[in-house]
Amino acid sequence: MTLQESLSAHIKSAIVSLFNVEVTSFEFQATRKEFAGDVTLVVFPLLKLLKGNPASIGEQIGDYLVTNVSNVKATNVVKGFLNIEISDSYYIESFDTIKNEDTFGFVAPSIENKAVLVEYSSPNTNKPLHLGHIRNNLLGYSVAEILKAAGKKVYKTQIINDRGIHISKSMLAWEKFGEGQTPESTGLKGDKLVGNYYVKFDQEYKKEIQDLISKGHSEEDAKRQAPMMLDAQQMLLKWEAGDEETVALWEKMNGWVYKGFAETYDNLGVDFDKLYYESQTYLLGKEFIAEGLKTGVFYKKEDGSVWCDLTPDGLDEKIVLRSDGTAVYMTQDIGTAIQRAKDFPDVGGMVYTVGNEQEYHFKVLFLIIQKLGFDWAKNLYHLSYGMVDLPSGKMKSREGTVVDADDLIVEMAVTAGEISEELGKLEGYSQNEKQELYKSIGLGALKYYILKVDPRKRILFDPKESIDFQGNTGPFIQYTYARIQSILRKANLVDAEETNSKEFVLHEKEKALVKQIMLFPEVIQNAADNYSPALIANYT
RNA sequence: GGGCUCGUAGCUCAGCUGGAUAGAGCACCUCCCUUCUAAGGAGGCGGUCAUAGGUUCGAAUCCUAUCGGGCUCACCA
Repeated sequence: MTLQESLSAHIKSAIVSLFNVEVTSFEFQATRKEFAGDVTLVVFPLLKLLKGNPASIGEQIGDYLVTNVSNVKATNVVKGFLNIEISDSYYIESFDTIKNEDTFGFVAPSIENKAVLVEYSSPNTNKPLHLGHIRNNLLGYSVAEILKAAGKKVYKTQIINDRGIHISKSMLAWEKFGEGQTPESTGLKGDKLVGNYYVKFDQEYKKEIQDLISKGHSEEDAKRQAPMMLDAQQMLLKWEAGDEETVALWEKMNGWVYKGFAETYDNLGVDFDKLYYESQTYLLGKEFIAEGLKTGVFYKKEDGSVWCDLTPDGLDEKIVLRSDGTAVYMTQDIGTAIQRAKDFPDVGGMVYTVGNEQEYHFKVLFLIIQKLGFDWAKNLYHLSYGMVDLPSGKMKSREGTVVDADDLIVEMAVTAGEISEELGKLEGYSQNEKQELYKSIGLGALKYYILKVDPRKRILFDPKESIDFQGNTGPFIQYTYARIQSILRKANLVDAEETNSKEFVLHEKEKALVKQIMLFPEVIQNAADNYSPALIANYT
């Protein structure tokens, strides 16, 4: 039982015995530091049920608590706030419990909890991961871990967009200009190599457009007729037809990219339980369109295209199958979601970590899946997040203003190293130990910098500031952790060697943090709930 | 134009299921390294919580409108 629960129970009986009224829930908050006390009961909400003046009600409850509850040392009332001072023995006892509990803060997994599938990252395979993917990965991975800590079984997944015109462009450029280059021959990471050819495609394509325009074509026309573009489209058709040579090239280049991605994920510290590939899912979904047509979820227009009418739900009509019978994005996503539910029968909800530009798409997707009648459909959640901006503006891959994920991770570690060297903190450490440390400090700084801002908001990524190690930063938390470890180490030594144990003084912030965690353990649960599909059910 | 979303200190952000004098860090100013790691600590300066109404005993928080930024409304993905 948490302190809050036991206080609630006592306050409840206090009110029964004082006013003969049954109140079931109370509002607590951490006591502001300028007042004496640890937890504060807000009396105002009680006024609806109890008549009287808040201060006197507070005083009466306070007196009751002091005389009847051993953990309550003292109370005081300021206006409608009953400040409660908790006895030191409570802290010492609970600290003792926490110390011996290695799963403190974690909810034990339970079989009744349905599993949650968390999708994140889901990159295209034509270019390397960048800062935007880092935000995506950190959010998705964190939410997965929070859900785990809240006792849920979690499957981490992603769908790799491995087919389509984008990869055809890289393939074409490599074929034309690559001269057989490989990651081995160039020493480049595979995703970087493939990304270079994507850029090469764009350059050559632009040249062709200029050329055509100078020959009198309109810009629009030139874009459509440029040989590079026609060739890329041709290549996509060949791929779809299963042309052996094309498929072999596609497999080879995607293989390079996967190796590169794996390295980046490893450096970032994220992982996946199951991977989905668009090349295997892009044809899924049509059967459910047929199904939905029968049940009246969808309807067919004269030209043969299939639509879902969402106007009763305040949205538009949405196409789910082209007039030529081929799938659109929505079709695939419907199919993939259902496929996943089949692959993981214990899944009761899914979280999609995808940028906020796709909010409308997911709103529609979730609604359609609900209409199709799947029971897990009400627990679908789009973990939407804002863009990452640079001080110079938006990141644009074509303009080369993208912050590369690998480069950034390295740069953070290098800076961590420079600062550490300058401060002379690491004398006596081996070269390897130092590198390890720089990596974890740099990465910690990056992760905290990204995760501390509300996912909905755009992030202004200032490289200089992200590497700042003072104040509200990852390294500060790491530093505090190191200090706590040091205290525990020395406390143990002191215990063993002398009876007169030394007194260690926590700083105000550390005290506040410890109190917060001890008194309000539900913050962890709340964090989980905020991203949990369960909450979204009421939300929509 | 419709929908969604953001606007809090000079800067970057917390706080938003309504509760005490709106909090941190950065920057700026004053102190503190024979006391657990100074990547730190103690304190100071700095706010019309975009604006205007409304609901309430009480509003940064809820509602409405307005202004400003972003996203989105494809037989693209």
